[in-house]
Amino acid sequence: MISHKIVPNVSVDCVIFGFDFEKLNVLLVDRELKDERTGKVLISDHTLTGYHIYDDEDLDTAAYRILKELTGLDNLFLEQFAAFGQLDRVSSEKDQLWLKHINKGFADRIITVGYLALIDNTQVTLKLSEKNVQWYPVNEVKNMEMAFDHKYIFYKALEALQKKVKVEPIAFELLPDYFTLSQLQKLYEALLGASFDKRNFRKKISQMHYVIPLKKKQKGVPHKPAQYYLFSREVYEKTKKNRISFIV
Amino acid sequence: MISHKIVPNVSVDCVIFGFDFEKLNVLLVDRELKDERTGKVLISDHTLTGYHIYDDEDLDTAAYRILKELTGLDNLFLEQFAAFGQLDRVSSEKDQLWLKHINKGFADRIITVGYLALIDNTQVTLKLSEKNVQWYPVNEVKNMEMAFDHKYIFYKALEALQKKVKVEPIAFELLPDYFTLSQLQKLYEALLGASFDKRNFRKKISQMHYVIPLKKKQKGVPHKPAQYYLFSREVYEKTKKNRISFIV
DNA sequence: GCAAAAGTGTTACCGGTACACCCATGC
DNA sequence: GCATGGGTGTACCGGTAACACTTTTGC
Repeated sequence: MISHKIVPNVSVDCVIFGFDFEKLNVLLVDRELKDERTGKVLISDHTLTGYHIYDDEDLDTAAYRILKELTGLDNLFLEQFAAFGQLDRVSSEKDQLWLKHINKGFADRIITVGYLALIDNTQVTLKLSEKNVQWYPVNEVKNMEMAFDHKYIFYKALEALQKKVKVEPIAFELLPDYFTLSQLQKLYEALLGASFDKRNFRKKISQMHYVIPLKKKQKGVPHKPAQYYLFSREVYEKTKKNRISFIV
Repeated sequence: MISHKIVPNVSVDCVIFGFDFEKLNVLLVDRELKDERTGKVLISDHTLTGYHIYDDEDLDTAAYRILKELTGLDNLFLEQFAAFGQLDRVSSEKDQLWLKHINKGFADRIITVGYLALIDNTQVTLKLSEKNVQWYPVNEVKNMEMAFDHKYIFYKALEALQKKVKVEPIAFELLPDYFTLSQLQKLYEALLGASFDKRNFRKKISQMHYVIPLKKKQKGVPHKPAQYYLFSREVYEKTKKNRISFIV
């Protein structure tokens, strides 16, 4: 393996969202530091999944690399949403302690580029078992202790996601290839913190010709089995209309 | 004056848009390099207005600084829109020549954070006369020679602006404090590359209660004088409704 | 047969679009 | 008085919102 040189002042951090058919989740790293002699826990909190970029890779490439290392998946939805460079983003006491501990000689002025990733939660959960990484419900993040400015970055990512989901068909990235309309509705409700009328929701979806009903139906459920649907990006790209008007 | 240390791998670039009541413009630096002996022009093109960040300033602060140095104005609309870190963004032959010439010892791997700035064009034009900086119509950029990846960054900024203007009341940042509805309409048409029906446009605006008619009217124009209007951010913030629905 | 979620239609209202003429001013 | 842009109303259409019952399955 080639050893890479890192770019000292730049990192990427990925905010990875997942959906388990019930609620929206985020993938976080459990960070723990114990005193070597006493065993006393000095730090116990959470970080986003990020790392420095190498001097021979693009920002996007770095983000994909981190994601691949973590989940084993590629071809995920991944998109930059902001850069963060506050002077004090790494300067809290515990974060300084941590940086000293890992001792990789990172600069103390680090600009990080935030990436938003969307994953079908159910696919990934298994592969995480060995790493100190797990899904946490988005709603619980507010009560969690987090490293650096990662809580701030997380909320900016959530904001960006909520904004984007209203005007682009990216919600589908959080669902498996086949899904039911109820699952889709639950997802939109979880994303937007709203609730929709079932009939109106379905009417709306039926106008999106890129959400295509399959022959397949649910099996083994103790109620009327639901129809499965498929999202076709191809049909979406072909049929999307350019809105020229504005709403403010 | 204190001498600052720069962060070697990070810069900001501002894409500054202005509107002259006719068309959308962008503020660009004229870059020229002549051979010292022969006087032959080696480089003659344009750059965005950007610079490295100092190690004691935030990204936003750096962008404000650059803007202030250039236009003499602060309190401008300024917002990050993306970060750029392609490996080859600085590696073209003429850009290498240029970097060697200015010889500031910059790293050759530079990640830049793009900022979008909106200015009332008419206010600024005067102050630029001494600098090698001027307004260029947005429509002409496609035919212009530009440094580094600045053309790419410019188009990304334009895209971001067009997207944003559809859902947030930022167009007003490009107009003076008082403006007529025709000016506003022309602005939206220039921004979105569309044209609107006058009556429908005015109906739409009249529903935006944060666009407030003044007592003042135009004077000295050879036609019926137009009413002046004012944008009130305060009223906007108070009355804006949170759209919970989605359109894709 | 009962619990649980799937699926389906109608009406009322509002915002968007299309369209043509008179008005106030400077010269 | 004429050229120039300012300003106004109405009719149709399509999308959004509110609302309740029947269907299919597993147990």
